[in-house]
Amino acid sequence: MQTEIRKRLSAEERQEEIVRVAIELAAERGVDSVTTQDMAEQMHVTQGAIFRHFPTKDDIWVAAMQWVRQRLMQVLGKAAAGAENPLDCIERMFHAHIAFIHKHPAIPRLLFSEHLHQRNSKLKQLIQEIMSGYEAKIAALLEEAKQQGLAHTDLDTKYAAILYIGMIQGLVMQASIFGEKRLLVASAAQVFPVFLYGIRSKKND
Amino acid sequence: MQTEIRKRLSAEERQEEIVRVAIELAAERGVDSVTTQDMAEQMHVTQGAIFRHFPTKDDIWVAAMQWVRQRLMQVLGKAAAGAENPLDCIERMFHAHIAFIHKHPAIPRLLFSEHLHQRNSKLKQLIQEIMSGYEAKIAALLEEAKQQGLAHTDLDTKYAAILYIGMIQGLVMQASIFGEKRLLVASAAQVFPVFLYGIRSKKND
DNA sequence: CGCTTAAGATAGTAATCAATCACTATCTAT
DNA sequence: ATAGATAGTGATTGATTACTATCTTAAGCG
Repeated sequence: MQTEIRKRLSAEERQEEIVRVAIELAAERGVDSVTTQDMAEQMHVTQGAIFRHFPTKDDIWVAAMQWVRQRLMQVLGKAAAGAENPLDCIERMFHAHIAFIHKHPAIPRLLFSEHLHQRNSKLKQLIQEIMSGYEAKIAALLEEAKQQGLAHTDLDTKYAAILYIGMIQGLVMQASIFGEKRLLVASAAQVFPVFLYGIRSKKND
Repeated sequence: MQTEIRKRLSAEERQEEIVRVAIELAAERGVDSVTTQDMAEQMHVTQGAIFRHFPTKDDIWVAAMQWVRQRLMQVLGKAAAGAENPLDCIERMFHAHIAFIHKHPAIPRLLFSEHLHQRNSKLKQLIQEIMSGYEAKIAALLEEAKQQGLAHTDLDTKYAAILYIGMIQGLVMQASIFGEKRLLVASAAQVFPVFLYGIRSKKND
């Protein structure tokens, strides 16, 4: 006689658990190879139960991405809080961002999932929003830095911001491809100064 | 009466066609959603016929990536040939690389395919080789530039090379996510100077 | 021409997976 | 206590898919 301890959760609790489990599994195996069956097994529930809480599987990934966004914004906000100046702010946000991705291996998986790059995907739209906002924020900080004489005057802030985001994405991709052979956090720490050097004002050096 | 014009190709020709068709379809729909059935239809052959020429579907993608590598190396070599100095060489290679990716939309799709990010994938190994070699080449050119006084003396050439590759990957990812809203070639042309500014020697400015 | 061989056709198989749905167990409010 | 609400079950379905065994026929060669 196997006494299955089955708890009956509220819809809200179960939804959160589904998202949490989906992210957990995606971190190990990649988004596209996580099935609803896998999720169900992980939380000791039947596969059909999943669809009481999400109309489609895709909606689970959208919810996962929303969770990531909410947490990322929190982390970036905290990092920005202690900054002394705009360039310091960017540097703190950069390292906080890298540390966050390092802590959540599901993020690269979400970024590289086919869903994201498909047409008309909700995920794609969500990422577009996140990236656009982020880019604008970085560009604004660079503009500030310029006005304070911290960045050189002929800096193209918009494309410097694109380079900033590209740097993060490139580092994440290389870490994903090289695996343990190239540590994300360590590489990031070495690459950032190269980026920063191209931004900084050279007058006072 | 349907007069099907069916030509019987040699194994070599058919293999090449399979790879070509696979790349074509991947460009439109993404690697992971291209089925062997799709390929077969595209070349007016039954699905089973594919497996006379490739033992597994994965091997088709490996062959596709090898084709890409071969072509990319050719393009980069040609770009490097006309360079006046190491920095100019990097710049020419950069634009040639971006143009090449722009010409072959399947490349981003290959980069973002789940296969690539899976454990022990042949594709992954292949990309690792390509990237390692590329990075070494860029680092060597930067080292040369340093010795010629074109790059500043405290440049960390290894991590500048990583930034260079990351810049390309980031630009590709952003172009993929933003679609037509952000043109790859145009963005790349604007971002490169920001990168270059951080590399160049400032003495003679 | 006739023979060989290899490309391709035909017709599968087994597995996977998202989604559905009728039904049941459990919780909650009255 | 009981009725309504709802989380979860269990079984199934239909579509998809990589891959295969066997048969057919076109191409190339002596």
